[in-house]
Amino acid sequence: MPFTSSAETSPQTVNRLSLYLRCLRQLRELHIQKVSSQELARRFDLSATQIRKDLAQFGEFGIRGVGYDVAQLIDHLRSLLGLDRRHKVVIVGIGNLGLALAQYPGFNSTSFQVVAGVDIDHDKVGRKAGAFTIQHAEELAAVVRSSGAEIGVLTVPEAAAQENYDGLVQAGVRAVLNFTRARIRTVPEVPLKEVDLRIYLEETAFFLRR
Amino acid sequence: MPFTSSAETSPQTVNRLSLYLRCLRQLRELHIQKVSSQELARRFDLSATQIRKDLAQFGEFGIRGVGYDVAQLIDHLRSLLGLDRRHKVVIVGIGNLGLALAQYPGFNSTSFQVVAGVDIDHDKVGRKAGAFTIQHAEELAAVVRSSGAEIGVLTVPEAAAQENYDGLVQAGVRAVLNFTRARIRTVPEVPLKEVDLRIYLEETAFFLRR
DNA sequence: AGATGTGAATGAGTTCACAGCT
DNA sequence: AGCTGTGAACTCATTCACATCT
Repeated sequence: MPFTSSAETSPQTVNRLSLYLRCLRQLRELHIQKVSSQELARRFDLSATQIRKDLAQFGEFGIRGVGYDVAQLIDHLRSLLGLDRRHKVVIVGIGNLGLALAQYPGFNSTSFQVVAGVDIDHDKVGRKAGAFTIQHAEELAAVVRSSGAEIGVLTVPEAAAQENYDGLVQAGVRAVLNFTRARIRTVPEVPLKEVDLRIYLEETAFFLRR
Repeated sequence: MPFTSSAETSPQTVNRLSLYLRCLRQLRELHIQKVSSQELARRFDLSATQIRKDLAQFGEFGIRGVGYDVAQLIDHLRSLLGLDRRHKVVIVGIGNLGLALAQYPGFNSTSFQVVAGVDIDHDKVGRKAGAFTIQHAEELAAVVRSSGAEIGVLTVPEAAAQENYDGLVQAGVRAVLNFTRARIRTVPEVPLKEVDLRIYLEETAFFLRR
């Protein structure tokens, strides 16, 4: 089955592909060129079968009797995950969190770059944050157009989240990451990914009940 | 089956309980006192059956023919999730992200409070961040002991993550949130919850392949 | 009547076990 | 011999359908 070109890939699988990529990068740094699914599983505490299943649904990347070529598999995964080109990111709301994300290494890598940021606070407009100059939220549509941002990041107060998602949709971004606790009504063309940091504490707290 | 007191509750279920809590809080703000599983499902795009299944495994919280009492169910969920007391949090590494989290509303609520933060940079020691004064990383054990922190948050550079997890274990915290991309070897008594912000962008990018 | 709580049925996701290739 | 790729078996999670209670 050569390239099931994405009939349906579960979010969990995408998660794991991203994880495999991380592991493979570590191996490459150790100058390891070939790796079997078992070796990968042993080193990073994963399931060998699942690795093979996950990969096999997109093509035959391995060599029987040998394993996988690390560099080659990294390329395949980068391509599968859409990481073989750089995605431009715009941050809406430059508070503490927005500022942190603007400078976060993971948001400024080969595959991602924060190219713009807006805020409603006139005092912030014109200041540098990360690699860009903060612009006013009213300019959002123009900012997205001129910067070519594809992904919007919401780090505004909860009450302003819906209107800013709508604004990002209007402005033409293709996906949104939501760091607020607001539950947002979305349109299917612009998927929303929730990142509620508080939930991580709540899940942790569950294991702390005495 | 009254109170299966946690034989095994899947992380996914815990996730949803946390989500239900969030929805119920919204209803309470609208002064809604009773709600049925269907109503809840309709409003927040959830599954009514699943809500009932999830709740039923911990007791009989509803009234047949009527529904659930919003305020009462909030209390039950808070108790189930261990949110009925305040958990103290210590942040290790006060960079941009550590600083943002120290002041993040979700980390300073009824159930959580950032009570301390440490960094290895002597210039930062003594400065205020959120509600606490930054202390030196060498003092971690003493800081944890005197502040009574139960949850550690790792916002250090990737290379320092393992040693700081170990330090937090030594210092006596009961769980750790890891915001770095390092893969950390853990001990079972101190569970580690991964929060890799880059993964959210990668998952988003998957839906942007043309 | 109307909603919960739950066994039974279905579906999704994971693991097993091995055929097939190098 | 050794490892991938994959149908079959299995496990876990969700949904259905209804008995049960207010």
